[in-house]
Amino acid sequence: MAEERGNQAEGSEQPYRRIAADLRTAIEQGEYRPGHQLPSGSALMKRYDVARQTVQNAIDLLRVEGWVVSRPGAGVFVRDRPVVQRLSRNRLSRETRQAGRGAFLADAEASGFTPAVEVVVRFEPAGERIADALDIEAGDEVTVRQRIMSADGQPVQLAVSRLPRSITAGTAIEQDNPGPTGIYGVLDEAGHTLDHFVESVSTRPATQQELTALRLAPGTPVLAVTRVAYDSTGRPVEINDMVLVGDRYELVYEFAAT
Amino acid sequence: MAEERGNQAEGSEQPYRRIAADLRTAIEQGEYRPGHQLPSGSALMKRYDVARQTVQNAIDLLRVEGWVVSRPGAGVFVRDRPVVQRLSRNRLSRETRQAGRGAFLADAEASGFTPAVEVVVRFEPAGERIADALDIEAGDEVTVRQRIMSADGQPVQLAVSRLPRSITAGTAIEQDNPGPTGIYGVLDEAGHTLDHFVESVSTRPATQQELTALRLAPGTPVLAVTRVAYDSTGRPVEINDMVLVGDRYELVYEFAAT
DNA sequence: AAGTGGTCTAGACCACTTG
DNA sequence: AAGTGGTCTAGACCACTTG
Repeated sequence: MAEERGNQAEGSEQPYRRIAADLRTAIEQGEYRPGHQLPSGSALMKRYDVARQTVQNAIDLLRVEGWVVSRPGAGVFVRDRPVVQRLSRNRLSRETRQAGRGAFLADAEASGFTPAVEVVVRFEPAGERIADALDIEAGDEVTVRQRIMSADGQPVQLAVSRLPRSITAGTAIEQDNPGPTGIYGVLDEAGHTLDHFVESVSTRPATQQELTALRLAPGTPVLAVTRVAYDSTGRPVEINDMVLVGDRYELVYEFAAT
Repeated sequence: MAEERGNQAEGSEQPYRRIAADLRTAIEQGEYRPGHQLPSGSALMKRYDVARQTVQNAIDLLRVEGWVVSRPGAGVFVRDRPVVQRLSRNRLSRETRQAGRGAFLADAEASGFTPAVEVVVRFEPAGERIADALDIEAGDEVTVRQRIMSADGQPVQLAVSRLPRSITAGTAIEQDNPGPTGIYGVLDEAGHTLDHFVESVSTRPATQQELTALRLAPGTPVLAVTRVAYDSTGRPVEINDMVLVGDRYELVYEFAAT
């Protein structure tokens, strides 16, 4: 049937934890290098004299810890640490904007990868959170610019930007392509010169939708960044909800010790 | 033996994914509320006519997605969304510092929980990363202040602060308690008036050590924040590596659109 | 064709919590 | 004492990748 030694549930350390610890140590010490393959499930079953599920549990643990990725049919591989993008937020300056490039495209060029951006524009009534942030009434119409940014074909960032339609009406912001100065340039021309930004940064596991859109494994952490832009009258003109793949980004903020 | 219907590996959707999706939907729709218990493993086995392991796989998925927590022996519970701390970074002003409170204690008071801080001070030679950041030679001695911050008994933050020993020698920074003005106050008195900070924010799954120190489940994302403090001569005087439990913190930065 | 990771079944046992 | 989540075994089959 299905025992022979039953199990122990917690003698000293569970078998799967010990196997994971062994592999983790081997990776840390460079025995298995980034991109290289771990021993196969069958090999590990023999080496440790355990059942398939026990090996699987060990691999699952290493996966949520971010050490390995699985390619079914091929093997389990030590994760290639992707190139991290350092995003200097304070550099979101008017000069850069007027130079006429979206921040993402500019960063892409600097980092040497091929960028792509998909845009969808739509209109919707503001929900409570959006209305609060933009200082409008819930139900007021907002322009929604939804973007997926890719680097070398791999989606790395989602951004949903919302602006009061009372501001965007009749401007290129309501088109897929807002023109060479980007939406901040258009806002500037429309008399809404930007004054400052407030960004909130948090982290959480990616949702189902984000996993699909960004082609990630369950449990991958994302950075959730919400940026509100204020014009020189102190009026909030945009709220941008961004989701960044955790291991691809580092955000850098510089601020005075007043 | 062990088949009877074999399985299908991918007919349309794996059983465990379907079970997880059902439970996720039920949680989203408020059928199971935060803090409340999900149906037991046995109940789910009967309801879906599946093996124990299949139910376990579904629960494991919901756990890495952050929907539930398990308490072995008791049950699986919808996660209580903890109170999120909004940390306004730019408020790390000299006035606050001179008012004589660590940022953590001040935040704790504002949020109404009971704070506790454990400190260990030690000395070590600077590694390459630290030497680079502090503009000293690798091997030069640094003062290390290692802290664990707790809120209502639950550890929520780790911080390892390193300063050149050439700066801290003979000051209270080398003691567990640096006095009422905190280490920034002591630096000020020692002629190193702070000018600005640079913070890098990234996210990743917690490491083994962090899981233990912060009492977290595997795969929980953390915010890794590295802050470098510069004095008025432009000299870096401190590098502080902080690890914040992901779902407890939100970092807020405000900056000018220059 | 051979090998791989992933999923599944049926059954077992453990430490733990709950009433 | 009864119930719970977690882990384990032994064996099966699947879709997929690799040479």
